[in-house]
Amino acid sequence: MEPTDRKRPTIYDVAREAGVATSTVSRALTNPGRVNARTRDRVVEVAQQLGYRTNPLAQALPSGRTRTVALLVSDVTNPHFFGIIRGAEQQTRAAGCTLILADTEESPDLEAAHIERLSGSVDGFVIAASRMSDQQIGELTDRHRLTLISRQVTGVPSAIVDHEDGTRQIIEHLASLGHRSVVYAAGPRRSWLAAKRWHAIRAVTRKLGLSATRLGPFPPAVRGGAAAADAALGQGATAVIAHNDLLAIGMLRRFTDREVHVPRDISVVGYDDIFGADFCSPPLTTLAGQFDEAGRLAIDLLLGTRDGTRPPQADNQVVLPSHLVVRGSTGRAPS
Amino acid sequence: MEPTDRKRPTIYDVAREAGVATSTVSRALTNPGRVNARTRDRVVEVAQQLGYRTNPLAQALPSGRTRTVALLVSDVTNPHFFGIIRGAEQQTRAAGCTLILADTEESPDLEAAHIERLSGSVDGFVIAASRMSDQQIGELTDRHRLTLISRQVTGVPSAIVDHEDGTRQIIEHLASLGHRSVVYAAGPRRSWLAAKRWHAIRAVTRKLGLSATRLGPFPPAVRGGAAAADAALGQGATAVIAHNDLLAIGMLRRFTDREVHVPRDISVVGYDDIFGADFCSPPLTTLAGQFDEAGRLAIDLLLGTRDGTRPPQADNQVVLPSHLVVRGSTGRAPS
DNA sequence: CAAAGTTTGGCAACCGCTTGCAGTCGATTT
DNA sequence: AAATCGACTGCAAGCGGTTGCCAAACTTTG
Repeated sequence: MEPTDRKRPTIYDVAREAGVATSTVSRALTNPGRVNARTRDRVVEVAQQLGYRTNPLAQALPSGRTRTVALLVSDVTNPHFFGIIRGAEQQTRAAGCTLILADTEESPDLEAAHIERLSGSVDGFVIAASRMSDQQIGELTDRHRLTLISRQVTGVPSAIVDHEDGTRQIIEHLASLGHRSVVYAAGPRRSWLAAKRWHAIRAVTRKLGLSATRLGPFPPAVRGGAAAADAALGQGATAVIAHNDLLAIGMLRRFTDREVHVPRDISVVGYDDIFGADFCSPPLTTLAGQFDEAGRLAIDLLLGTRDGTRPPQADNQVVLPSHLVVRGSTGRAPS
Repeated sequence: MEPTDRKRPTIYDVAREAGVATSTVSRALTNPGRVNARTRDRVVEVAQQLGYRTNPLAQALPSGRTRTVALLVSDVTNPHFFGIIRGAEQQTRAAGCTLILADTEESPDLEAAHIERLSGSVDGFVIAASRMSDQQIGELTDRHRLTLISRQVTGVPSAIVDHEDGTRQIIEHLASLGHRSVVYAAGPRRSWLAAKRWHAIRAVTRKLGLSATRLGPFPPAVRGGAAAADAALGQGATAVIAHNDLLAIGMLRRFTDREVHVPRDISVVGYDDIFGADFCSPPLTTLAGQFDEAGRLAIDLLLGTRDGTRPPQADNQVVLPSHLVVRGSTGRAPS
């Protein structure tokens, strides 16, 4: 006894029962203005009573609209993406659509493969922290609806959390604590964010007369922290900005193991304010942003369902504000 | 200039180009044995060179197989589900299928609604930590393919992490540290796991001659920790077992705020060994299980793609082993 | 009251792929 | 050499909706 769906009623059943043509049923259900109110009511009632549910596949085939969108993230287990996933999920649901989740494992090829595979079964893609090149993304945009999170490419809609102003906040915070130089523990070579963050760090430090050094790249995960921490100590750093909170937390652990005291001996700052940043030891000073909002926005941009309350940005590239959350991992520079 | 997919080649294009009927193309591509090797090679070659990609929707419509499965989790932002999501994602991909992710927000109604909505666009459902009643689940099984994670219902395939043996490990650990009584900070009333865990705690404590008290229910999230911690202190507990790590971490924070020292004054144990359990303060003693494996297994069970290496369990209810990870949050009972 | 203009609703052709059925043709059996 | 048999492959009918086009019915207008 295979547990298969029983025969579900189709528009044919509804049409027969209501004494109209299938086209009328179809219109009554999807294009209410096109059919007489009385007929429509009857159709709707019959449909209701038969327990009719429109078959999304059959609907998608001729219309081409699948009411489904795909979200590609570079690592589903990275807490950074939780907010994004949740926001995207909520907004997708709110739009009456369905979310497909795919893990790209930090690989541009896998990103492309997923898009290729899903093309045709989704109306569009949201890519978070894409590892593809600007050119690749540009080419994809010609053939698919596409929006980006934490990445900007000319001509492609996107939602990012402000990294320039955020980095300024970080550096000023460190400068005010007396730090004269900072070390950046960089993320993956492919990472657009890593490049941007380093760029911003350089710009701000220069303006404030601090010096900046880049180390890495390191894998943006807790396991990358040990090497990053050791490298930072090797530099004699007093303050280190990690590419993200995972890396920062990994560094904190390494410092603890090596009996380097944070923040007395060295200050640590992360990006993203992920789950755990507030209860690691010491709690992490980090740049927070509304990533769930970024997820929601990316879906809105993709589906064209943005509410009018938000002023339209040029080129549909939305920049969300960020703010520094100061916790225990930063302190006065050692003298 | 709408960025829409260009006209993709169809089997008609391939058929014309290869000089065969569409049915032959279809068979050559999906049912290789049914067609002559030479013809097949030519079809495949033409398809390849035209860049033909089968349209999954059109394929699913007549066949009924969507090659898509849905994963329902009660809270996408709960790190506990990361492993499950990742495992399910991997295995789905390995089977050449696509994963749809839905958040049920701890609501049985939303679970049912999602299933209703997705029915027809997926081949089956995996429900993690379902909040539905046994009866509801039983009824759904009649109409849909369905497997469960962290939940057992007679006649429904499932993958769970051993809670009975795991709970025994927890209690024995506490007993060996001199604790004579334990408090269980319970999860949601609807949670099957919460009931099972309490049941196991009772059974084991009784056998070892300890006493056990249940408090709660508490929301299984960090924010539930404060109330749980206060309640535990009110009981004069020396050891508390939290429903899950989130709750445990929330309790740890509350104890810190109230200057109750863990583990000197009170020991805390969690379940799941989530991200963060190893770097909270103090690091959390918790019951670990292979949840990614549970995710993979649930997909295998659903799709019938289980490799033969694992001996078949009765009723397809797989129980994965669990093991206690002892960290800093448990210690000798105060005298 | 006829002519012209609106609605309504039915017909039928797809959307791209699967599959039961039947016809073709060379090979094997008797 | 005729009959039988398989292996292939093509035909065509769906799968469950959508939608352009057209005719019928109903309104409005002169």
